[in-house]
Amino acid sequence: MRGERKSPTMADVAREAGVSSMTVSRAYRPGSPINAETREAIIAAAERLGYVFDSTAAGLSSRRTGFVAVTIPSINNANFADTVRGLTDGLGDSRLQVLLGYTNYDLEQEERLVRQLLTRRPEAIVLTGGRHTDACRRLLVHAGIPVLETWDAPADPVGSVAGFSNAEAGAMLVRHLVETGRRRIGFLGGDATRDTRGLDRRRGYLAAMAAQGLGAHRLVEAGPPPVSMREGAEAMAALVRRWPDTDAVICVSDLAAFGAVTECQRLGIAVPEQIAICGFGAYELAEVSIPAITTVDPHCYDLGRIAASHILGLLSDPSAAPSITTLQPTLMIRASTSVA
Amino acid sequence: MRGERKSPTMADVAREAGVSSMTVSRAYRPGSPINAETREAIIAAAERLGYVFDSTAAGLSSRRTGFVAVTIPSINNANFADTVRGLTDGLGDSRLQVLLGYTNYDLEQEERLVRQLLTRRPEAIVLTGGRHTDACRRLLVHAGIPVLETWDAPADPVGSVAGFSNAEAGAMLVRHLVETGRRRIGFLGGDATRDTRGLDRRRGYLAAMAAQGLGAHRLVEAGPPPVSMREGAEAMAALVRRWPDTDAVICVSDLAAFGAVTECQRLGIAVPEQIAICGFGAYELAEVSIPAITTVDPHCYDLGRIAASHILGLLSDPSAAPSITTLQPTLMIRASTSVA
DNA sequence: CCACTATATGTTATCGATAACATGGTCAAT
DNA sequence: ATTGACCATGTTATCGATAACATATAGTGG
Repeated sequence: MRGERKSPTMADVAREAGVSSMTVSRAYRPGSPINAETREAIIAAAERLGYVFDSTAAGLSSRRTGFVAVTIPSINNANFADTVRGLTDGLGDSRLQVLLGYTNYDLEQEERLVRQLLTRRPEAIVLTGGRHTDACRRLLVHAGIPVLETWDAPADPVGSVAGFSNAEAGAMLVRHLVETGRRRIGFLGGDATRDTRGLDRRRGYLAAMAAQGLGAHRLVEAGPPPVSMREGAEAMAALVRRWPDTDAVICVSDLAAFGAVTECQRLGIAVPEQIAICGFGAYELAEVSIPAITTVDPHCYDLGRIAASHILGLLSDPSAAPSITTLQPTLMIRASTSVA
Repeated sequence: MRGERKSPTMADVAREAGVSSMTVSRAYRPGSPINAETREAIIAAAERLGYVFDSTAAGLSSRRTGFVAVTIPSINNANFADTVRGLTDGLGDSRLQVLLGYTNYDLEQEERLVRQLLTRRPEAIVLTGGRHTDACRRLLVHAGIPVLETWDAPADPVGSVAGFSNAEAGAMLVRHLVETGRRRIGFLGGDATRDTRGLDRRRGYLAAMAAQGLGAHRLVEAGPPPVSMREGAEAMAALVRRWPDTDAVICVSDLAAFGAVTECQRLGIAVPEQIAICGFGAYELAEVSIPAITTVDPHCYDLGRIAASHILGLLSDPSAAPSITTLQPTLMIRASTSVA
């Protein structure tokens, strides 16, 4: 094999093809003025040498790294994964590539992550959630690149937004349950310190309960986010132990809700006849579960698509104002809350 | 705000702190010989200017980008997510950062992804699976960096391995089902074109059935991978329609298995009394489901940790030979196959 | 036939950091 | 006082590409 010692550069390819390295550079970027035959000869020379383009050098030189930095709370979550898919698909074959990191639902860790990601000189940055540490916010504002917040509808966004109101999602569920005759409604979520989106849904629950003149004291905290299925089950057991007359429960996610449903099955509690249960996120699980679980669909994939489209717009026209898109989450009524 | 026009560089920080830019560089890399007070003064100057380190330039200059490229079939899969978590945790606070991409279970797309990732000059690359296109294999061999394959036990690995035998996982389940008296065992998986690991499990099933002298013709294909819960349910319905005397089903994943379980519930088929069902992956769902689903735990998180440790070893001693680690998957017997 | 435009290619400086080597100062041992 | 070791810092060249500008050749309209 040739070039085993040190990988060949554009200059090597240029020599091999008998052109200047600038011409090789042109051969590699679409839309450059270059003769078709010359390009083919260059690509052939590159293949012969086993040349691999170096984005690191290109990024330094052109000041366009092709990275879009993205932070999500957890990589192990179908909802955020869907948003990332939407974003990746939306970036399509623009030359942009997602650079992903996760924060473990922790704002301090988000700040550290943002700091690290910014050293890679991304051309835009996408954050899950609209709450950040002060220092993080400052970093974002000064980064000089498009900033997009998703999965939230912040009152004071840093830049663009592709989000929805978590509080409204919580409130929707309360209204639905009240309409179907429930009054003693509990909320099952993570502890009060971390998952700001889950907390927003809880705030929506509290406000909607108050608006209906109902007591909203049935709060169970299932530990640090994300709340697992098992933790959902345990928290459900704790809830009915403490407030046996509960007639409905809103869970912070469909996973917790599924755990709650299985716990009810174990305890001999009929769902939805004795207790209605609903979740959040429109996970496939909620649809397949028996009974199927009422949930709210935040349109995760679309959030990603919209985020991508905002970013592409801002990059093509840097003078454009930030774009704010707020989607309306969709209530999906299923067997776990509605007696057929 | 200062430095709004153009972000400050090390040279700017150096000027502000009254030192040379080389000294600033030293202030930013742990283990460099530098006076503690000088370092503090430099950091302070950097903060004043809002300086952000540029890894792009550092990577070009030092030829160490700090990236570990990782390919997984799908970002929306708890198993692969766990492996990535293990890897990230394992890299810990080494200066290495994961650069993730997904292949959508497609070897052609894997090749394209690898090509793209290599342009970022990663210091190592991790691949899910041991099967690749010829061109992809060539790229990997010539990349001149540690290559690690995971989630498989390839006969002819490119470099290092942190894997397990998918065929053995399939065979384990067959043996377990035979031990509990089942003979008419089906396999429910994706179509035969894409998910090579799922296909390996199917091969294991076929071989084990043959070894037991049993017919292994009850194969249902549920479409392209990944097989969803819903597709698992549909495939289960098709299976019992076609072969009503089936007494056990091995599903390509726990998600498909859960779908199959719910379908049985709908059809009034008792699990495990009439049909035993098992999955793969040790998803939380399999544990919480009622009945709990028998599965095989491939130790996803550990695979990631081991991969990280192999990589760190190879990077610290480039002359070291590749490391091969093969874990034994663990059978987890649950209610879906065992009559208590 | 001339100026004029478009296309294809080359030349030079530069992006922001680090490697490798050079240097000056301090301190202990002889 | 001299030598040598060591620590802290500076100087210069370089990593591999691209921006910006320069140049050459071919075709076009008046």
